[in-house]
Amino acid sequence: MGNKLNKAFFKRSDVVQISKDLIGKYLYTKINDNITGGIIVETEAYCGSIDRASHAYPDKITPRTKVMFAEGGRSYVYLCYGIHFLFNIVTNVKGKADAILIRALEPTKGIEVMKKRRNISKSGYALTGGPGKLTQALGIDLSHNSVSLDSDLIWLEDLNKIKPEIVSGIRIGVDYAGKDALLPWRFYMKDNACVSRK
DNA sequence: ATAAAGATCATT
DNA sequence: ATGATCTTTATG
Repeated sequence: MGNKLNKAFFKRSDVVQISKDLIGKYLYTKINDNITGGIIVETEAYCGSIDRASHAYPDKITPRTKVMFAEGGRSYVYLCYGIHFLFNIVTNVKGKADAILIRALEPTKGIEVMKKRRNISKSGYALTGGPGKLTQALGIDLSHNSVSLDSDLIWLEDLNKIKPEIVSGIRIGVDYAGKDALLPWRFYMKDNACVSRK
């Protein structure tokens, strides 16, 4: 058992800093009594007030974005391209619509269960090396939107095992965001094989 | 009421 | 490169 990340970790105001801090932390789900998870190796920061790439820009409250305005420490899950569920972590205090997209994991726990969910025989990059892949592997769908990350359903841990070297770059798939598409708000663990879009 | 776009992935 | 596939949002 490691240190579960608490609300204070997610309530901090700097979503970019939290995105970096998440690299090397562990993300778990317990669904149908199966614990599955892995090491976070890639994240992207989204800031609802100033960032055109955010669904909540410019502080726009809709049925979908409502959860991003909640207090940090909840999930934001949505359907992307009609096919994939993407998992985000809401950060900052109530009223500030910041969120972090979890883009890739290095699988460590419940690997056989995750392979079955994805209907593949390989682990590593093929299993959780992308934002749509990892939600399928972890069993996350729309029913897991707005879940508290204090819960026993989805949570994060700091096992203090990893001192990652972190690389930053431009976010993926946000060309529509104009100049904000150039913000270096994607972070990943250097040389990790599970990072998406190698 | 309708249309357009989309924080992706697997296959060709 | 392309197709799959469907919710969300604004009416482009």
